[in-house]
Amino acid sequence: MEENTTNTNTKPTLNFIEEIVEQDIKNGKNSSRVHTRFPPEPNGYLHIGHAKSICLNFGLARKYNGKCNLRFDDTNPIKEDVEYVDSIREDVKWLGFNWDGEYYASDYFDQLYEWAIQLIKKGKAYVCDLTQEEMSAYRGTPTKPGTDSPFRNRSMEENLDLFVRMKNGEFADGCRVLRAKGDMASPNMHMRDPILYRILHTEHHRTGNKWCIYPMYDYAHGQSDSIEGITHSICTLEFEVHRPLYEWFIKELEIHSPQQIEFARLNISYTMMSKRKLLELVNEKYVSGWDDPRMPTICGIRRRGYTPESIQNFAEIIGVAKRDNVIDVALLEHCIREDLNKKAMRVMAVLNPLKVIIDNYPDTVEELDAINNPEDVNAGSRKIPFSKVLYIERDDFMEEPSKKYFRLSPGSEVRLRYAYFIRCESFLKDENGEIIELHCSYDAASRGGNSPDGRKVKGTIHWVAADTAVDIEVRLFDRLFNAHNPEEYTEGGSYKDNLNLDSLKVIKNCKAEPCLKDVAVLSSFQFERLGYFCADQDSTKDKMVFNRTVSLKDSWAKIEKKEEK
RNA sequence: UGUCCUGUGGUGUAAUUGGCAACACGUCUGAUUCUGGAUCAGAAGAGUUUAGGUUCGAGACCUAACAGGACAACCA
Repeated sequence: MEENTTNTNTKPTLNFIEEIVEQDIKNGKNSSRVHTRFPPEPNGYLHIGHAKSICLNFGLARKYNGKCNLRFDDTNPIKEDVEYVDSIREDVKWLGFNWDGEYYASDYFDQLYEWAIQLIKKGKAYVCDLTQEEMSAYRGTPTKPGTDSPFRNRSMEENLDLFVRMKNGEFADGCRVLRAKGDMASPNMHMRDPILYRILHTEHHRTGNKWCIYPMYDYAHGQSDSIEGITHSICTLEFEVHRPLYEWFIKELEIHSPQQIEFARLNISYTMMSKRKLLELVNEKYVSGWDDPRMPTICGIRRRGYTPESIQNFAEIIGVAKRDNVIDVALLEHCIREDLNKKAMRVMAVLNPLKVIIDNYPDTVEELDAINNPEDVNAGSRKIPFSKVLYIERDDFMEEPSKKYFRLSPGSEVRLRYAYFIRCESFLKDENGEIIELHCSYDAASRGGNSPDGRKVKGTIHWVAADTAVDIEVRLFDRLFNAHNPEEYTEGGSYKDNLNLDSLKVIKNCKAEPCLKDVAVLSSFQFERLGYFCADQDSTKDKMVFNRTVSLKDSWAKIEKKEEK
């Protein structure tokens, strides 16, 4: 909703990338064509930061009647795997996007190799025998220029011969590389004779054993975009310094030139986006897997109960710019509440049951009408069973209530949602002083939830009839990290010091109304007054498991907090 | 002590290209309500990092300073 409705003209404002794209269309650049791409490396699972990029790239194509490719930048067989390819395809689709072409940088290995030969013949690339340590020393530092490699002036013939032999597998891993002849004194480190090819006798998940030399990302990425006719190569800020290199390749090779535009990556408070560190959390069992509902991965938040629409909307309202940003995680939560409020069926469940006996209610069961979703008239209504013995939430009874508490307490009256007014007459405690049972009376005239005498009650609470209740398991999640910025830790420490070790709470014996018996995995519900919950894949025939996606906004919690002060 | 990028309410993004700062989230009131939800109405909160300059006029342009970020993997 970045529609900026200022005064008279209600033109939606454009982000800086859209502005560039619209200018290019207007100027007839690339024949006014728009072609973007989402280029992940298949070495990990996608997270919400990638979702921003996906929505941006596919969104641009959609908005300007262009195309968007999905391309895997699979230039490093050591770290990559088809497992990741599959998950990425699934996640992009789930987010709601269909790519125009599915490509792989490895599709271009032959072309890339030919271009390398071309660069050698032009005297723009050479084979270098320096060891890694030597090369690092020769490279200098950002503030000190590097020095030329002693192999820099090999003849074109020797370079060609050596490079072909590299390709033919005559040399061991790491003993030689192909480098571009840039400028060892450049203030831009990436121009100091960057490596184009390295020797890697490793099987590739797509090209098998065809190659024992693999192009570096920097050598493959820009040209891949060029091959695909990409018009706008959108990427994150850290590649800004790589841009001169990409442009150098394009110019030397005399091929189509995509325009690279960089934007600031997404950061979210109390959340970590580093792929490497997320992998660590998985490997070291801090979470149950990539799809643990506490993870910021797409598959994690999907399992948590977030909808594609809510994420698309989130991506829209956070905007796109070049300055570093940290989005308040509350904004993400707002987006999912907004979406689920409209869509989720309301249902009653009690997480922490307290037994209630309605002493003046007969030993029968009756059915009462309940509205499925007050926000959606088409959602209809359902019947829920009511009987003498019920469960209510423990928090909904207070022996000694504060002034502002208007739920159940000794002698007070509340409404059971869609049912009756009840009054608490007495309660029972066990030997530990814990309340185990409430005895109440009900007003038969208030059936459905309203009393004909117009009597008002302040509180309405949810409940479940004991005999017909189904047992469910509920998993409550808290933020994975306690720190606003998990990457900020005291010296000698680690981001793991910021881990919230109490981020998962499993409640085994919750009671829910019968309609929750066999619902589909991933379907979302609002448990009235508690929050939005989503059926988890761990559910069995005997017991459904629900993840709490997000709680409802809780103004009572705020009042309570104030009273503490 | 190099190069590049970026500095607008608590957070994020705008300001239609120079005409005294808007929207969203959050916060706080109040109304309403069979969810302490939702909804509705309203409020507080920045004078745009700083200092110069150009201009009748600068958040936008120029210069400098300051602050933050990126760059030294045979990773992407």
